[in-house]
Amino acid sequence: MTEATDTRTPDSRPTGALSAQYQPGEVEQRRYEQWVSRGYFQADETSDKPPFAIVLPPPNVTGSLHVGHALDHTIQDALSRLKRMQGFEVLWLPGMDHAGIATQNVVERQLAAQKLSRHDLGREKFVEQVWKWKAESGGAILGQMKRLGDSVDWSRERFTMDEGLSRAVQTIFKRLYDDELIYRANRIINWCPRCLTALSDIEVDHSDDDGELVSIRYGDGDNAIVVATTRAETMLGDTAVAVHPDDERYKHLVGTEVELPLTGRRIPIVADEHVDPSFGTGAVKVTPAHDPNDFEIGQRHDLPSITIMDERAVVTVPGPFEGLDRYEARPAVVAALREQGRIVAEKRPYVHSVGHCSRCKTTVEPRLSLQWFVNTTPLAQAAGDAVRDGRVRIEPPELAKRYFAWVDNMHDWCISRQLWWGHRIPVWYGPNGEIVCVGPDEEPPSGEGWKQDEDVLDTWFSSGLWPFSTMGWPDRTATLAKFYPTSVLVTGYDILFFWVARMMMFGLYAMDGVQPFNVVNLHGMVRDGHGKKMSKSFGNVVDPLDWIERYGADATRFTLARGANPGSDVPISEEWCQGSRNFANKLWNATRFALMNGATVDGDLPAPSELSTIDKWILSRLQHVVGEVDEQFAAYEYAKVCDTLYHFAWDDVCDWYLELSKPVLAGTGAEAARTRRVLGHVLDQLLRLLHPVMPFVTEELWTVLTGGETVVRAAWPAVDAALIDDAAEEELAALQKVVTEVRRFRSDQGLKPSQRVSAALTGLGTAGIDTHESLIRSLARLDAPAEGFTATATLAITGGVTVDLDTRGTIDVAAERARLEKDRAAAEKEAAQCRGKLGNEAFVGKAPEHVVAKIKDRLATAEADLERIAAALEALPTA
RNA sequence: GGGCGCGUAGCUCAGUGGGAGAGCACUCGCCUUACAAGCGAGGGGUCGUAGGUUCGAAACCUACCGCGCCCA
Repeated sequence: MTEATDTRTPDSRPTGALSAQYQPGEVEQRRYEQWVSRGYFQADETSDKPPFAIVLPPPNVTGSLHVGHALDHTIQDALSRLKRMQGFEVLWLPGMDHAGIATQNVVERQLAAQKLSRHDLGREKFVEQVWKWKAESGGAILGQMKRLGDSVDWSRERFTMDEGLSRAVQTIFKRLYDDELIYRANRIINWCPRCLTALSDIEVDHSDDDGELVSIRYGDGDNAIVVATTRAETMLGDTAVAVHPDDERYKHLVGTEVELPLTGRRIPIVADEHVDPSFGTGAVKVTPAHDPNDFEIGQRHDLPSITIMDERAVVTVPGPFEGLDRYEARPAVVAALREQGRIVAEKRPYVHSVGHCSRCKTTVEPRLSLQWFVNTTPLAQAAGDAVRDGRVRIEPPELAKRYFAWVDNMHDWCISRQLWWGHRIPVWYGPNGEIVCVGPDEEPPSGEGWKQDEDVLDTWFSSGLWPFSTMGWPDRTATLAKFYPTSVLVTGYDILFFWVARMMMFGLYAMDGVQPFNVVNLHGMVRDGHGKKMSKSFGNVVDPLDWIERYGADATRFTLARGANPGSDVPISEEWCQGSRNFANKLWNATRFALMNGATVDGDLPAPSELSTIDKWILSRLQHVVGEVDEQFAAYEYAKVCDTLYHFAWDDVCDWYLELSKPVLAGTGAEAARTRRVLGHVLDQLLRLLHPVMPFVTEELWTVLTGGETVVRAAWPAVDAALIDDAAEEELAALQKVVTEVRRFRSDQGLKPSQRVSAALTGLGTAGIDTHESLIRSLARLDAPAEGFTATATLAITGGVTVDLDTRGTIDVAAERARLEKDRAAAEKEAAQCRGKLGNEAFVGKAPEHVVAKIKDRLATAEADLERIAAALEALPTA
């Protein structure tokens, strides 16, 4: 407060000092620095306020802010700011992920430019190099988050490799190990022959690729059996042929042996339930060391596993194929088989699903190797139960199905990676085969022959601890006590399995069964204006920083939030962002107008009894809007929040309230003073309501309007039921109807806005708007009838108002007739529809009372309209 | 192959049993002293197709067609 630069008193507020257009560039950086330096975003664990906590999904240290982050952060920031205003002690905790493979790849590429590999440096030097890279070029995204306006608590920034989090990693590893939930085993895993590391199932992306399907005959004569494969080269490692046990074609062969071509080995023919008899010939080759399904078959039938390739997918079997990589070996093997007449059929291209490394796109090679695994069975059970029993709510609920499908069928999780950048597995191997898992406060065994495991842990192992490791776990910190479990986790549905499920498993396990978050709010992927995926090759990628630069952070945020319907993808386009920018400018000018006209927030709001209908109406509308926005935020309906506020601000406030208030504001009396107060109040509240989504422009305007220090800490508007006024709303609706109808007539008649028209208004009393005649005249640009007034046209408006206009003989009869005919057609259709229903005994008998009454009402209105329109048509001069 | 979701205006999407909506785009008229990043008015949809349930279906059920996503 002391460093506030705004020393203006309410009385000396600049009234016309705002420029005619909002310039985000002049506001954003200044405001952000102010917010941070004043400590608005710092969470206090000793506070008495109820807690609200969000942990930021940690972006990769290698990353920069893309539009997906912008959406994710906009939502989190909106929730954080909302809750701050609602009186919660808010913690939004930022940080970064060390991103094992991704980061190691970056530094390895740099080394490669100097013709060096990580092995030239050695492990220690290489890791040092990565840290150096991190210090110099990592974390660009953190600065970019400030541009977006993220209200994170920077004093609590964490990194998955920092000391505290590494301690958390070691702690949980040890616990899981001691509970026998972590084990080491020789299993077939996904292997990237380029990254030279194991991958978990979800680090593999599948795509339909062109391949070839080759049918090979094993054995000869009666004993022959034909197998089909897309991976002919792996036949060198076959240890069986499998058929379905019920397959009549092969019954006689089960239990016999066949010679494996090119090798001379004899392999058995086994029967296995998992063979699909309808695929190919119904017989499949079994290569346990190079195919996960074959590995399973191998286990069931006790088959040997023969590894035929090394870690780079180069054939190691002695013989003619030795030294060929898998893509060279494939045609070579096929050629050799063809030479022997064993190729029965070939199909190419043959489209089939192929797994790729999610980091480098290299085709994954299933590989049998010794790795560390987490036994996920009990953890996944708990993770599923927490959602099933309602402790954790997934929003939108439809996506819970996907979650269950995953956690209820989870495979054990391969957590070891043959990388250097990451948390090293805290296991030491002794000279006599001892295996010791070392906890965080224990000394690793020393002495001759002891060696630590070379591998590091999967990146997701440490990010799975994020909700509590960042708060000081395993220590029982005040932060954890205050802010765990976190309130909401906001993230894209694409990492539901990668990350959310793992946090659930680890959180429940480490925190004595307490869930890591109460709500998982999943949003979609950002797409272009035609719903297409953004991709560099397609050239439709939006850079949020570019939009922030050109249209402002608020416009960028509003565009994203406005597209964020629960769980579905978010299309955005530059045109829409321009629209959002225009909206920010609209708010700017509305406030500018208000200030020029003496809007104030000083003193109490006048009692409703003292207010004009117009003022009562806008206050009533405001109450509805506050209620709706509350409900929509509570339901994570960000698109609806934006839509509600957009229409209230633009339609109700700007197009109607400000216009209707102009005549009043021109005056100086008590009525004008009251309207100035209401206007100030409405804008004050509106700016508060918009602040979560549009923090910068609202801060700038609100502080000028109210003289307050900041809207960041302003109280969230509450519904005041006493201000809801149905009568005022009905009255305004009737007024708007009359004004709109006259405008429509003028437009149809080609009357320019500058052209005054005299008119006589009758029936205003019937419609209950007789007090608004002068307002109607000013908005519809109608003069009072003067001497010699002659009506040349008559507008009969629903509700009983009649407007007789003197267009000085310039009436376009044809246009007017067309207009009336159109109205008549609409009214007739309406009347016919209503009569139809009311004439239907089944409808009258079975439909609820209020529905029938409503239809009767509609019919009465339509019939009255028809009568008036007929009269007006009658009165038209014949052409 | 298994599962999930979607088809509503030119585009992107709301609308889940009782008068077809929004934003943008489009047409016409306006520099009306907060805003041309604006104001006023307007055109435009047999709600994918075919059945069914119901007094009543864009909405509920079934089938089909088309599209997308996840998993294998």
